[in-house]
Amino acid sequence: MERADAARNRARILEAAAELFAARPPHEVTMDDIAKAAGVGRGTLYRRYPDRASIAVALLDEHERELQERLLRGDPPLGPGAPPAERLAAFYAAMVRLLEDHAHLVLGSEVGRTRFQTGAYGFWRAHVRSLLVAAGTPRPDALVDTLLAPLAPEVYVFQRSDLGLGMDEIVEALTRLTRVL
Amino acid sequence: MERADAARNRARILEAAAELFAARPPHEVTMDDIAKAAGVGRGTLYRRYPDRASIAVALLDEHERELQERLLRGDPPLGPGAPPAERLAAFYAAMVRLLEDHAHLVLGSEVGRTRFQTGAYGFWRAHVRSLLVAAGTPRPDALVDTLLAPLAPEVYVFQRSDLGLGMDEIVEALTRLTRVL
DNA sequence: TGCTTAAATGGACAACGTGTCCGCTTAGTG
DNA sequence: CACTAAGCGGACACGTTGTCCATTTAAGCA
Repeated sequence: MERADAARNRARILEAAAELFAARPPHEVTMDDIAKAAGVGRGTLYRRYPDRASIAVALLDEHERELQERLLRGDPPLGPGAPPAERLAAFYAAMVRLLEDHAHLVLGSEVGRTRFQTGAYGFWRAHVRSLLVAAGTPRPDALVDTLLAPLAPEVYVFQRSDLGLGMDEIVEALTRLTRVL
Repeated sequence: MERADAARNRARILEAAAELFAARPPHEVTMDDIAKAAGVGRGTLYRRYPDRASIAVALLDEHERELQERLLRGDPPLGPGAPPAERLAAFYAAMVRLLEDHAHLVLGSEVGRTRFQTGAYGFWRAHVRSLLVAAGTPRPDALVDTLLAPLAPEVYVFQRSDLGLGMDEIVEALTRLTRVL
């Protein structure tokens, strides 16, 4: 039972933050900017979102949920039914799509160590781990994060912007990783 | 021709910074802390090192140089002479060693996008790329950063500290990646 | 509708870190 | 010893952060 004004402000904040994050690099957007753009006071903003990261996480949430749904119950090769290696390749392709569309948001959600502590990372981790297990790969725990590492947003942005690689080239390189299964 | 007092202060700064970085997380160490610990003024500190990252880079420099030297002119399998896949595995093992000893410093050198812009990353990149070329791997450029991604310090710290994996387990997982050659 | 209450608001405020600036000091040179 | 330019260091101004609390407002109830 969230109060009406609270719900309205939450929506305003997310909308304003999305625009600001799209317009300029995340670390140039201050909490004050977001509060001003949303037309709310600092206190109101901090009440819900203690830092930029939590705002970006909230914004990403729906997109991630959708992919998670397709991983669990979608059609093969993304969903259940296909061989593990193919499912991993499909997962890589889908994640690249997600990064392409929302890399700026992911970068806004405070890159670095915190990435591993989000619920989303836990989900990707569990998914890939289950694929490794299904493929009969020994000692999956050591390998999971190794296979997930190239999906770090910084890596993607570097490959895409600084190196000028295309999405397809990146997906192709990731696909080659599935040989380790 | 660096003045004697300048050289003395540079040494003091690096020594103090090394201690502080070892004692607590990098982002809790302020430039002011370093200046105070080194017994120099803010201006003196900023004259040489405009931010924490540049200090950490300077601290890492010697360790990285040593490994770079061994890659270029050391004994196989790290140095020239061994098959590319074995050299890559040896490189992984050596990097894990470096991370184990100095991860806190690497983390101090401002994690994230900047990592890719350091000279050191360029060196690792060129090395791995040459191994891919030597192995006859097609389209090496897309694959290099994919193979380098699991060596991001955040990933290593997560595997080592949060997951409790051992060095050998991580090295073993990385070694499995060399199959893509 | 009017009353009550607890949640929600927003802006002022203190604390902190950053980076710069400039008068003073000191090393190096002839 | 004197001169000069490089080096020094701390004060300062600025921007950001996170908290606090007096005021407002939504929602439930008589």
